[in-house]
Order: sequence, then structure tokens, then C-alpha cells
Amino acid sequence: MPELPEVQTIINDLNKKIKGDTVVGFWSDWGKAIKNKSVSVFTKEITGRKILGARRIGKNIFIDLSGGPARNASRSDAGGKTLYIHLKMTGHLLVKKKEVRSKKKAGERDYSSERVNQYIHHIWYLTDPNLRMKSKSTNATNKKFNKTLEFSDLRKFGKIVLDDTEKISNLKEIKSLGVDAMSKEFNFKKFREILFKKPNAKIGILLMDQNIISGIGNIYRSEILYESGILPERKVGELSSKEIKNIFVNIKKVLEKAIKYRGTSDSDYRDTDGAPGGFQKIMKVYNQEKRKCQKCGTIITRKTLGQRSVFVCLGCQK
DNA sequence: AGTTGTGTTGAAGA
DNA sequence: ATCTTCAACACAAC
Repeated sequence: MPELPEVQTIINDLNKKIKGDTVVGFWSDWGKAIKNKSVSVFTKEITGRKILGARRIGKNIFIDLSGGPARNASRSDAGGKTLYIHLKMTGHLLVKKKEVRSKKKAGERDYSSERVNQYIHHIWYLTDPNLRMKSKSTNATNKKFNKTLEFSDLRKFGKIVLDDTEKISNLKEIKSLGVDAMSKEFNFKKFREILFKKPNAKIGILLMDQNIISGIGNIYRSEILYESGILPERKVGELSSKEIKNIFVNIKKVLEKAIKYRGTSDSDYRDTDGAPGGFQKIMKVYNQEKRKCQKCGTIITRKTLGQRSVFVCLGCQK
């Protein structure tokens, strides 16, 4: 379940691995994922463009592409395009190199054979000018490539949109997003303002609402509220200012720590190497039902809130 | 072997 | 408007 820390890990890795590469082709066996055009139009519009970088808002990924090739400068799509990707539940992006000598270094694992990495439904073929070209590597359009960006998506909920860069932020699903949980704009003052507007909301539901604060999902809302000692069903309007401060601090703390651990691989999430994150090893409550609370020894319980599981320690959380 | 739970999001229903 | 429910989809666990 990629939430903000998982998506941030992917963004960081993409900027290290594919920035500056050129898209030379694309393949897909699930065209339905591409929401606003056919696979052939999509392929045509991205081919020849350079990858300028990756960024995100909440769980939403944006890969900015350069203006079209110089020879097509007069075309209407000469301006930059942006690839907007949402991984939804089981999606993750893998980057694979095709080097002349692709020997693995000692201790380097190959994760590509693992089940979770084998639901590849979309492949971007890339050329990296700094990599030696493997002469035999060609894609469907017969162009040479030496790297791929692959979208593995077991449940096929993932979403891909391509549009002009300046139009992407006007998409209604992007426009309606709340402030990103790790952004500078999301400060304590902003958090108080947000809570003030929704006094009747339950804090555990509000934290997950992408149109209020973007980036927090089911895993981290449980962890944040546990660290804060607050029950998820508590009404926002009844929280003391000390409790509000506590929740705010723990949003930043928990997400920061999860980014440090390269995210949570409780189930399907993997990084761009196909490797799992590490946060599940230090998770306190999420999916820890029937285990003892590390602080007070109370058995962790699972509850349902807004049709979703939430995990709490009834000893620590009030 | 059929049913259920899983979780993100948008759309439909109340 | 705002809340709740469901569908998209595949698979593991029961």
C-alpha cells in the first residue's frame, strides 16, 4: 500500500536512476490503466521526450517530460508533457538496467523473480546516454534501449494520465488534493485551521482524507494515532490543544521515520529495485493485532472505522 | 470450493 | 452538501 513514505522513496530513486534518460518506446497489456488516451497515442506522445525529473503530491507521482523532439517543434505538443501515475493499492515502479556486462555485484539480490514483482503491465523503454548500449536490445518499435521503467500492478487499480505539464495541476483530482503532509506549508497553524473547519469529523478518518491532508493512508494513520495516544474515533472538536500539537508532531515524525526506512512492505509494496522497505519491522500497531503493546503490554486490537481496519492499543490511546 | 478481507479512490446512492 | 456504500481487481486465507 504505497502511501507518502513509499511514494517519496520511489521519487528519490527515480531522480537518481532515470532523470535525463529519453523515452524510446512503450508497451502495455492493460490499456484501461491509461485514462485519457489509447496506448498508441500515448506511446506516440511520450516517445522522443527526455525525463526531466520526478515529483509528487501526497501519493500522486508526476514524471515531467521535455518538449517534443526539435524536428517536431512546430507541433502543438512541442511543450512539456507530464506523466501522472497513481499506484493505488498494489502498484510499484521498477527500474531495470540492460548493461553490456550486467553481472550482479557481490551480495546484490535479484528481486525480479519474486511474485510481487511479476505483475508487469506497462513498460517504458529508455535510453541512458551514460550506459553502454546492448546492440540486441530492441523494443516493439525497433529502437534501441538500455533501461526500462516497469509498472507492476497485481490488482490493476493503477492509473496513468498523460497531459501537458501546465494542465496537470488543473485536473480535478489534483486540484482537490489537500496540503501534502510533508510539505512546508503543512505547519502547525495550517493543521489547526484544518481541524477547526471539521469539528465533527473523527480524527482517524480526517487524517486519511486526501482532500484535506494528502499522503496519509491506513498504515500511517494507525501509527500516528498510536504514537499520539489518541483513539481514532475521537471527534476533532473535542481534542485539547495539547493533543492537537501531539498529533501534528507525530504526523511529521512517523512519516519522516518511514521515509528513512524506505517505506512499509507489509504486503505488495516494493522499491524501484524490487526490494522491500523496512518500516514493517518497527511498526507498533498496524497489523500487529494480538501482539503486546511495546509501551504498556496491552494486546493490540483491530477495529473498523469507516469500513477500514484501524489498529489501536486500548491501554495507551484515550 | 465458495466466501471473505484486503485498501485507494471515484462514483453512485441516501 | 455530506455521509455511506460500492465497484474497480486479484489473490491469499479461511
